[in-house]
Amino acid sequence: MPELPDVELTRRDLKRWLAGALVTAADTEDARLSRPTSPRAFARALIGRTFVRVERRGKWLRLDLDDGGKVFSHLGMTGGWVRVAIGAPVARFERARINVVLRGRASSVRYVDARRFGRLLAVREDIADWIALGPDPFADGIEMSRFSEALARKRRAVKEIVMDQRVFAGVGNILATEGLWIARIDPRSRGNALRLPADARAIARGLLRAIARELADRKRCKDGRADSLFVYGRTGQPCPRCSTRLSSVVLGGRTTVFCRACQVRRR
DNA sequence: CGGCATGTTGCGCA
DNA sequence: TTGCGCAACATGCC
Repeated sequence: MPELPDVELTRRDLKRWLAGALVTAADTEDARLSRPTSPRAFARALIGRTFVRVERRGKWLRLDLDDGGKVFSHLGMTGGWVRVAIGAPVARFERARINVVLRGRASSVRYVDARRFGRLLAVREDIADWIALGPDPFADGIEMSRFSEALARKRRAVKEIVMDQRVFAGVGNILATEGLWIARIDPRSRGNALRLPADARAIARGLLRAIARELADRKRCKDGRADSLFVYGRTGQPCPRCSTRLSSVVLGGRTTVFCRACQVRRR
């Protein structure tokens, strides 16, 4: 499910389903999901309240309640929200449910998450994870001087820098891999070895294009990844640009696909 | 059966 | 104090 584009589409769904809706029932029995708060706190905070808006920063969602309460949702690796009829059977991997009434119509909004790496918290204040997030490239755009400085300052691989949620909120393994391929920059290049600001600009453009492309693609085919990715998951296949066999390395513990021939490595 | 997975966190060590 | 590498989390799927 979850990188910036998926989470943005989820935000739009939740906004349609929940903004202005009154909560009639709320449940989760999954303590893992709601840590460090409790499942009981979740129900108590929601029932009788009305959602006023649905925000997103990076991969985090925040649902604001009319009494100032906030519900934070992170989809982890396999999380997602679905809407079903009230009384519909428990969805596969269902971990939480919120029943609502919106403009006289009742529905049930459910959180599903096979691996349970996601989070679902009902709190009164913004959580530290949310506050620590850097700019969201889709919502806020990319401030070039800031990005360029962040790159120049670090000697880690550019792929790891770009995936740091304090640098860009919402960029994950797929977007970083695709964005760097579009930018023609080798993901192993160290930040402080890049040619700035030219490389920073190329990477920023690459990331924005990767986000726009994923967004359009995911909108088209709701489930299952359409085959729109240039290189992610295609190790050994020909590079779509120059036909060289795509390579892969592990950076920051994550598989990274790239083209040795047309992505330039700065040293 | 083995290996891999879109994310985050915490630990040990340099 | 900072940074890095890696295992762990829990489960599905190929």
